[in-house]
Amino acid sequence: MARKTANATTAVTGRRRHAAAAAAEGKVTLEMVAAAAGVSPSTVSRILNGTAVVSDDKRAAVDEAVARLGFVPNPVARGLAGGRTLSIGVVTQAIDSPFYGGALRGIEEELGRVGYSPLFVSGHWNAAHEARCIDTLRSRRVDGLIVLDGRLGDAALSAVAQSLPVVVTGRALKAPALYALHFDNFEGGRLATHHLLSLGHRRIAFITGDPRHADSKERQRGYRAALEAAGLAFDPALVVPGNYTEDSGRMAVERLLDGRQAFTAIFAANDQMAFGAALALHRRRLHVPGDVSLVGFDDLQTAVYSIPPLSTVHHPVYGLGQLAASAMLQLLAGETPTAELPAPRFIVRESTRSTL
Amino acid sequence: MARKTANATTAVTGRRRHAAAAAAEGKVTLEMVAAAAGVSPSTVSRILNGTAVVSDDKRAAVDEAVARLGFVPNPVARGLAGGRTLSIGVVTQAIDSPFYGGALRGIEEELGRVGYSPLFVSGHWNAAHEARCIDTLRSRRVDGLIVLDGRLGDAALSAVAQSLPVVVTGRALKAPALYALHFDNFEGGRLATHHLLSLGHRRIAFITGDPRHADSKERQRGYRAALEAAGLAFDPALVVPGNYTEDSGRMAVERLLDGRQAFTAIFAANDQMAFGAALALHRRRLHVPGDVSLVGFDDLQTAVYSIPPLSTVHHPVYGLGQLAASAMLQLLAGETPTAELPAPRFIVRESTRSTL
DNA sequence: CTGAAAGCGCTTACAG
DNA sequence: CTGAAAGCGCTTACAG
Repeated sequence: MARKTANATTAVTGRRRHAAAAAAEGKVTLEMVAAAAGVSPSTVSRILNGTAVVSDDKRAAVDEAVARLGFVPNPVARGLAGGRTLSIGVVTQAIDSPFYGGALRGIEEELGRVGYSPLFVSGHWNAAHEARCIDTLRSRRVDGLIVLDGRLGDAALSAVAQSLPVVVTGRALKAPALYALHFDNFEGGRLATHHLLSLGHRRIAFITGDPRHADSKERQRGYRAALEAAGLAFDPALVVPGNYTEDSGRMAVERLLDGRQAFTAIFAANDQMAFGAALALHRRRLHVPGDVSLVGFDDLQTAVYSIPPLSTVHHPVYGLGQLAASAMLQLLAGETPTAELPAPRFIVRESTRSTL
Repeated sequence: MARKTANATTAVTGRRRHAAAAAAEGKVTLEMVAAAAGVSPSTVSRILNGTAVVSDDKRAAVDEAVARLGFVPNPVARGLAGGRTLSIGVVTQAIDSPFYGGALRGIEEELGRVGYSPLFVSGHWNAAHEARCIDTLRSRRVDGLIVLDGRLGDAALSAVAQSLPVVVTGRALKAPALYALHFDNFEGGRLATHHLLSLGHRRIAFITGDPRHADSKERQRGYRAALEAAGLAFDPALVVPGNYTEDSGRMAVERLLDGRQAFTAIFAANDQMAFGAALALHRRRLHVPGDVSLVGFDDLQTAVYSIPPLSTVHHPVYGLGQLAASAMLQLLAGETPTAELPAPRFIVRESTRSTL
């Protein structure tokens, strides 16, 4: 039926449509280009893929035919025949994550530049679900896999990399055909804490992230390292658990306040928890930064417009997306990626104040 | 080469891997299932697709073989042969849009339920770029197209629908094989304004959205209608232009303040502008809602955690995504979708106060 | 109800 | 350097 419909459409409007429109609907095939250029389909394919040396005149004839007919190779057929689909599977935890959004955009743009398309799936912070997503992606014959902060174990991921190039973020992992892009969360945590210390704060509460996250532990280590470097004792009573959601940030502050802990500043392990913390403080009539200084981590787009604008550690998610995509492209080209993420920077805005 | 590698892998590890893993890598083909079940590939295909009546015993044999081998049909081959790829193109304006994120999630979940995958692309608020995205999507043989608030003209979209089922949001459009899902922005605008009026506000400023957006104009009409229903004259001096970004909201308020307009409340045509407005007010030492009441539109996830939590019109984006996806599925099944979006609701939080 | 065969649009050994 | 041919894994008229 699909075939019949297609023919009918062509019969009715075929002559009047120009090449570009026809190509968009995939009517122009490589075979037609070959016929128009007077060469075999094999030759057209080889020219298109740069797969072999071809005489100049044939190349010229083919180039001309491609342009005139507006030929666009069909990625589906390409995928079946050659095993390359020009698509890259991207597993993120939630397609609407405020944190990863920028990374997805970076991936989309970098990949699009060379004709690749991302296939986004959401793992929902669940290893089993993530494994299923990866299966789906493989069945769709993606050429590679980018895993943003996946929940799958290192071993499972390395196994996947045996048959598919993989780029991962959020973990340090070495394996063939796998490239890990790691952000220095320890340094970021240190920086945030150091900023508060430099302002004279001594009682700095820390709201932890999801303990299953490697990031979370590193940020906390940074917090502790900064404290100790300043000669302050680490006080467990100032550390309250969170799970990276706004609500957990709000509850953490309530717990802190209800526990009558003395503190003049709060370092939340991510911006979302900092927003929740800010709301809790607001509800208790505590002013940021007048009464309490507050810093976050990530530098979400919304951090600039929170009230007051949040001082935080900049996490270059957009750049991370771009780098992940270009590392993947390098892997696909048989090269060894070397790109590294830039070092963390602390962004001073309006949520902190000196104790003096 | 791809072929050789695959064989090598099979030779080395073939026997030890169980069916599920093998299927994930696409090693099990329909032909193998046919052989195992003692029927022809055609029959397997027909059973899988429910394309014809098949005797019970063959069906049982095939079902068993499919389960035992862990067969998963290859969508790529399916796409080439049958014209169905089980994938739906989704054009959004930005993959990381805080507004559309929820819709993307709704689409992903609803589609995933029946084995379809979304292919997300970003149109970047540009008709030409959007057209190119649609071409890419077609060359990838998507079975249908969901266009979230596209910038392409109605005529172009209807043309696309001649060869591909289309679901659009954000516009009222009738065409064959095209379904438009429309949110009542007029009513939403009316509701928001009415809330402010019911609190006693009489001088209500309005920050407009992007004028090229149909939504924007409807929300403004709602504002005006509510004013007039309350017997108040529409005052153009209270209407300031914005473009749906936070920054435009901030600047709008500055303009209002610098113009020395008297007002006690602000209705921003979306939440993002309301956040910008809140920041501008905060900078001018004006308190929300003490000095100025503020309402937004959309009910972004972040509205709950803004300070103070923003009263706003709930726009059911997640449900919109779900409905768009299921309408697409219905279109694909030859049915006529009838789903409608729920009516707007106003959510009272903490950013408004009575003038009494 | 079911099979053999052709075809979807490419790619890639295999032979010149 | 270039073609003819087989094949990727399915689907679907076409014949029983």
